[in-house]
Amino acid sequence: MELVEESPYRFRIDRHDPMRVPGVVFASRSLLPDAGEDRSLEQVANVATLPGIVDASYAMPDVHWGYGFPIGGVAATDVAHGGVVSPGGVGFDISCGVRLLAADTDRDGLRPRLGALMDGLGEATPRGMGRGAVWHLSDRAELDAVLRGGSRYAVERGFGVQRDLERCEDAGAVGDADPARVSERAIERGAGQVGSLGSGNHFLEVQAVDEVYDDAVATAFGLRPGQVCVMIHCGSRGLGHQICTDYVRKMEKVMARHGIHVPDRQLACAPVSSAEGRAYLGAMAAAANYARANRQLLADAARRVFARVTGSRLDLVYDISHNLAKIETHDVDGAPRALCVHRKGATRALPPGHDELPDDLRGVGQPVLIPGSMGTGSYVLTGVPGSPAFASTCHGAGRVQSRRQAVRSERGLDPRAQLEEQDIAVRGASRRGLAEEMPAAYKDVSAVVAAAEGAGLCRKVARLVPLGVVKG
DNA sequence: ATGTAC
Repeated sequence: MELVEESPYRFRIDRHDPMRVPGVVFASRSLLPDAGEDRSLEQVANVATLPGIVDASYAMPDVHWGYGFPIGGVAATDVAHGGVVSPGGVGFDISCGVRLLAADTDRDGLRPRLGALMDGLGEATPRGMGRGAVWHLSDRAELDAVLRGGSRYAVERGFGVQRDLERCEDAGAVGDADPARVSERAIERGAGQVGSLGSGNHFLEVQAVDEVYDDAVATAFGLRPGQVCVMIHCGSRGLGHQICTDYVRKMEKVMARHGIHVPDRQLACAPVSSAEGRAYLGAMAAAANYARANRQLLADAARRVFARVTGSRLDLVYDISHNLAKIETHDVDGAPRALCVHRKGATRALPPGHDELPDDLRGVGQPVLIPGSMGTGSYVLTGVPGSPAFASTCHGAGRVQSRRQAVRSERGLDPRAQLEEQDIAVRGASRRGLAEEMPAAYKDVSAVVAAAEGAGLCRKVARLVPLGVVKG
């Protein structure tokens, strides 16, 4: 794959048939994927062949290999000109995302109670493959309410406060959710998992604000140096996974009928305006709301533990997804167009002044929440005016080792002991699960964030360091 | 990521 260096943080893959647009990779040279081990840049070029794609097929600095589309990929298609939607452009964990809450206590004050707090959070956070949840919904009507209402429904039921919704993307629920487009099997898988963390790279962490890069913006976000925070990273569990599986199969079958040919079967897609495209978007929106309700319930459980153990309150900073497709209006060649923006392992980053921001954030921009690899630190960023890639930035550190490789390189070592040596308390977490998520398996999140900032995709606001982690 | 394969 030939890359042309356009600027220190921007590389181009020139358009060649059957690409419709070029590929653009935002990264430093050292962050570029190793072509021998990771074929994600070929995936960037493959995505550029999709019908209706505009501008370019973009990759963020944390890009790595994924199903069809790369993880860390952004692609927008023109709805009115045959633009497609692809489940692989969203990913299996639909609306996987991050929620950050800020405590009214500082790390030094928390220290004597950290062990008890972590014990409480470990007990209160359902986690792991399959297994329990805060809610078990046997009633289809109630699950439909979750699929339509997201965080809003959880708050209506008393699991949160009204202010939470002002600090959620889309005020807590995306419109156009269509539970009737969700299969019975997906419903069955989701019914017992509302309010559960899952496994893999999902986590709940107690963190502290270690460094602030922009005082005014951090203050507007409700963050100050030394402050204790809770970060929750999770998604739509088996429900989103099943929806992705269902619609990849459906679209594989009808693609040819729509006259669509793609270089990789995993790019299965359908026009946004087709019956299949609309059905997927309706089901995807339902999964997006499920994921938001999931994070709302876990946040409520964490609040109760915080109040009991520390007497401290937790205020929502923001809740943002990094696996989603959205119909958004963007200028293309100087004219506004309705685009289907796929962000897979990429985070929306609205600039100051954007009308979708709540009043108290409109002057500073959207909080962008970047979970680092386990035990290394996370970032809070904000959007910048005039950024490329449809107001998107990175989503995390980005894997460099497969799960299998990561387990192999941890053989003979004790991942839990390594974390505890760094004064990071661990609750839950299987040995294998920890080994898969050790920092050696990931890029350096600080380098990823520096490249994203250097590329003009976002701006750094604060860095958070972990004090304790709950994992599946 | 995921009842780590229907």
